[in-house]
Amino acid sequence: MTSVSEIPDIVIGRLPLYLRALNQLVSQGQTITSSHELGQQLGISSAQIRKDLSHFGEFGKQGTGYQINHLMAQLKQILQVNREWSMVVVGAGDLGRALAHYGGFVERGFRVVGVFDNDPSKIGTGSGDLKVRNINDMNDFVRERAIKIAMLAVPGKVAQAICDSLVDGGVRAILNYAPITLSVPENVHVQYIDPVMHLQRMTYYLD
Amino acid sequence: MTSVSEIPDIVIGRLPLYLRALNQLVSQGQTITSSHELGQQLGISSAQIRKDLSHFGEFGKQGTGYQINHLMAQLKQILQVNREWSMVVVGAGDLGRALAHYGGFVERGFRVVGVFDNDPSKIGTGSGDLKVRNINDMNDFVRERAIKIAMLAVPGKVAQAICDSLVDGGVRAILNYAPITLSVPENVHVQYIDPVMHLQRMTYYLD
DNA sequence: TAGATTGTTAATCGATTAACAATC
DNA sequence: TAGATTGTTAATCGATTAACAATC
Repeated sequence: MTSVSEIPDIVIGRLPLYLRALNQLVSQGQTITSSHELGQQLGISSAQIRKDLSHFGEFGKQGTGYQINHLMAQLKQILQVNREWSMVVVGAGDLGRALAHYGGFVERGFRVVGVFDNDPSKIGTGSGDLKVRNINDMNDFVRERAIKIAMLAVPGKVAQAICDSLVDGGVRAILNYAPITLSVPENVHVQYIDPVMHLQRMTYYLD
Repeated sequence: MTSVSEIPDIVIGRLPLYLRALNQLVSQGQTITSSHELGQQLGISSAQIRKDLSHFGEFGKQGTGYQINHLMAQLKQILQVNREWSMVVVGAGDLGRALAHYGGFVERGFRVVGVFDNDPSKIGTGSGDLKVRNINDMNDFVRERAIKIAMLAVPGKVAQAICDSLVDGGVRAILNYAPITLSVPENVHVQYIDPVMHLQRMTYYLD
């Protein structure tokens, strides 16, 4: 009966989309928008946007619309991204290194503070927070620093074992790039990024 | 009234998931499975799997289940991934290079045959198909080779312009890594991969 | 055969949309 | 004020699930 837990996951999933669209409007110099305009930009109905937002409060003004700054601040608070999150990257192959270097994370409040691998030829390469660490130190590292978010860029075969160790160390959110379904406790969240699945979804529609 | 166009997109989106799960079962040495087992592995109801498959035909046997090889072949045919697709990567930064080198694509029927950038210091680096080409040659390249799929790993500011050029050259499916909503004609498909959006969706659930 | 599992129908569930009073 | 847009209700739409006859 707690009101928070009743909000459909599909609604939560759209909030980051709204945030991104608002960002784009701000960068175009706008300060006010409407559910209609936002919907146009995203290919979503204005009614759906108003309905989604109404789960959390009243953020607009009749006749006027939404103050973009205000709405963004509210969405960030709801999603808990009005702060900086520390993350670790596991796997220092091409993908792991690209993730570690990707500037888009820190811009939007996510900082990579550790990179791990089990390959001795990789350990010690890089500099600063991105110097590759021994995977044997990973569990202690996330526990001591209370890190809650990890990105997995390792081969499928070892993904589950690494996942288990991360969860044991206190990690509660995993962004998984391995093409494998992970099994985790109920209070741990996993999101999957598998580019091949996106490609396969599109080839269906090609002649 | 064409039966193909009536299949919900949400169903198409689950087929690659089924394919991936079947792959995993094969690698464990299994040759037969059931909707129940598949559902267990994916966290989906067995009824949904049977319903989804029934849009395309009858692939199982009462009392027995599904011959994995047969079902995989059927799914690949439906998704049109029973062939090799050529793709281009646009953007040769960290992400673009990681995509170009990623072995998971060719393993699953997608081959990167061209990488493009506008930075003179990058053009000419790399070797073979992965030698970075001048972006000015991109439009001709995709047209001449009839390439239908592109992956976009460029800054948001230039993403739309590059997208337009790709579409003009005949590209019909775009996997977009830029955190920007692209506008494309109706017969062009876009899938978005924005890791930050996945992260933001998970932070909502963290304490 | 007895047990198991499919494909499909009908019922349920939940999400989206249309419409509008409230009001800026 | 007149016009515009919100937040919300009720209606519609579509997706998921339960159940079961068919049958391997």
